Amino acid sequence: MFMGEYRPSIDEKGRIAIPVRLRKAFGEERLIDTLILTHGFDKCIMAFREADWREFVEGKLVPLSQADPRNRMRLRFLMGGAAECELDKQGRIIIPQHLKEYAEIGEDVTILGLYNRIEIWASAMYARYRPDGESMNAFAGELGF
Amino acid sequence: MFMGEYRPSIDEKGRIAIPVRLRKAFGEERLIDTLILTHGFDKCIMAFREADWREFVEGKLVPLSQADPRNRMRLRFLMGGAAECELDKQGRIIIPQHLKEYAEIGEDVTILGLYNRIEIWASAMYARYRPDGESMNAFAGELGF
DNA sequence: ACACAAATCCCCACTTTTCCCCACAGACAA
DNA sequence: TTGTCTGTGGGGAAAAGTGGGGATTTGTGT
Repeated sequence: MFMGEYRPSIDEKGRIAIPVRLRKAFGEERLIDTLILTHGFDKCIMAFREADWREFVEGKLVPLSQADPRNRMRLRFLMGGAAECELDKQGRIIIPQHLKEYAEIGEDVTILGLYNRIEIWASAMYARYRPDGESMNAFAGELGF
Repeated sequence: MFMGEYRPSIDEKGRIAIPVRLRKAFGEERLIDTLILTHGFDKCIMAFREADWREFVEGKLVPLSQADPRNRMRLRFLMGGAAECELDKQGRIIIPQHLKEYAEIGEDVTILGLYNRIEIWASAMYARYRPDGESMNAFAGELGF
């Protein structure tokens, strides 16, 4: 499963190296070499493995009736915003321009591993969203700690 | 499957290059060389592969009772507005005049890949329709994120 | 039927983008 | 140190996108 927080750099060509820890997250033997990137639900970019993405699309997105305008917008948001990114031989991806703009990606990025998905944030943006310990107190109760 | 957002240009002859990523969306080996264009449900143009279009027409459109005036209008909108467009040797199409007017296509276009269909928007028009992350939050809940 | 204009499409050339490949730097362990 | 593993930077080839000349086809009017 995907876990952890990473701060890789973006080089002049706009490439971001995906940490090996994440590429190995589903088995040492075969490194992940393709990710599907799309709009995230806050100002970030979500990324999935191919198989998970396909399952998500066909399970959740395709069944949505396109007669409902809201569903059309949802499909545009998630499918229209998506991009299949192959990692190069050094394990880097190039983020499409429209997603960089959406997440306001600049120099510094923060990558989060979140079980079955990855999130890519502009570090400055994540600093604003990042949960602090105080606000987690209530949640701790819900969890039964 | 079709996915992603692209912003090709329209040249002086009115030609639009269909991105190779979309042409390869159903298999590297066989590039798509024909698209069926018709009116979209918002102010855009929809495009299908030949096979999907045929399936849509025979599955959804033909069964509509022509006794109902609304169904006659729907058939005119979708079938009457349709055009079979062959891509030229460089992978470009020319959009029929009536569809360009309908979608208010000008200089800049945005193309979306949406699983089994493509949408072609005037970029300015799509900028107004484009969903933002905030309005998707409710949807995130429905999806179980 | 013929001339002319307009539209269509093939082909070539140029620019931009993408990606493969090599090299190197830093971290860590043997 | 010497090795490997990971992340970083950049040259250069190939692919994709863009623009326009010019031949062929289509349609229109005389």
